[in-house]
Amino acid sequence: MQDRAFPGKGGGGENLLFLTDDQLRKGIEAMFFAYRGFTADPDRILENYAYGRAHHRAIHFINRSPGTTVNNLLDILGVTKQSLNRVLRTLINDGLVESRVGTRDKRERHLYLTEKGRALEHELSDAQRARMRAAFRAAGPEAVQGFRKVLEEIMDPRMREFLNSMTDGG
Amino acid sequence: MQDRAFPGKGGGGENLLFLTDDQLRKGIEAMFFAYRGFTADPDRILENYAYGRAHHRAIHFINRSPGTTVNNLLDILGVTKQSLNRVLRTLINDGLVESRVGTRDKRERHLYLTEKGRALEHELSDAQRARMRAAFRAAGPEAVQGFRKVLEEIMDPRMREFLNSMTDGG
DNA sequence: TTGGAAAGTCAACAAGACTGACATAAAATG
DNA sequence: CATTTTATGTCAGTCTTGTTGACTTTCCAA
Repeated sequence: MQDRAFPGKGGGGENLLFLTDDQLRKGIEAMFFAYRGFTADPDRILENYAYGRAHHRAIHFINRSPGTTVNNLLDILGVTKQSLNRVLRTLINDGLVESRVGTRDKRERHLYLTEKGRALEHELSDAQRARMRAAFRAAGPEAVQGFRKVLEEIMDPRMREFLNSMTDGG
Repeated sequence: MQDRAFPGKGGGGENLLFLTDDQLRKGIEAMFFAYRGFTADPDRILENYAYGRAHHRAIHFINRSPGTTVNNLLDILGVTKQSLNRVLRTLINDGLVESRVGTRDKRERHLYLTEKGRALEHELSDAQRARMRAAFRAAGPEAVQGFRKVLEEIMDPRMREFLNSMTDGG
């Protein structure tokens, strides 16, 4: 596991400088630092409401797919149903989320944001989008394309599919 | 907060399609899903040792900067000293990290990985690098450049400085 | 109709973050 | 030399968010 740079020589003849262990390490650390920045603004807002990141995630994906079921949400969030349930319970009790029993299948609960829920969602996503927009603008469209491309390679293929499947509420 | 696309018209005359709310939302979700993929492999390994992500992070940055002090580490990790201390204590007790009293300033503790610590670091970073390498290779060098560029814009400027300052141990 | 699977809920526990208070030692400062 | 500041460590307690286990309700298929 030493240096993996073969600048302009050997086998394929390609310059693989971007695959050296040092480059990989920088990519890894960049992910760590960037994720912290990415969550910083919403985290700050959430403190005012005694909610956490878990609440933010639930709100985000309910807003994205109104009427989604608990099971759908579990799949996307990748947590246990008990964990999600605790979060949903508080959001429902606080009147940010509405849970409607399914008509076809009465075991299912369909989830919707209330007006109050939408308000918080907006506050959170505004802050997160502002940072993202600034970063995208500073980096430029080509960088953004590369950013997306690499992230899609890193994530689980199931999530990649999900990400690209929905244009709106599905 | 509606659509922000102005394809080929108006003011600057640039195509800002990559700054639409939909594009931003996809970027946000990509970050979320990718970060989960990013931590999945190390998390799996750590289960075998009864350690968590916090231990991984400490090990990573001690390995990166051998001899770093507790205060340095606190700065990079962005947690409280109580939180870090809990982690370091177990790593030192388990013989993965060595803590040496500073020679110049005896208040400082300089941290080093032991042989055992290096072994675990290697196992963890091998797994994480493998995924990163595959993603980088699949996406290509230009995408990687864009990926890095956007991440650096998202993170706190202090971290960006740190990321680019160290070539080795400083 | 009965038994199993699926969806959701409640309870209890653990990891890892936090705050606050306090202790020790060493360095820096007047 | 006395005082203050810095670096580190520790104890206690809380909070969020993850976990497992046990349970109810509902659906479906044999």
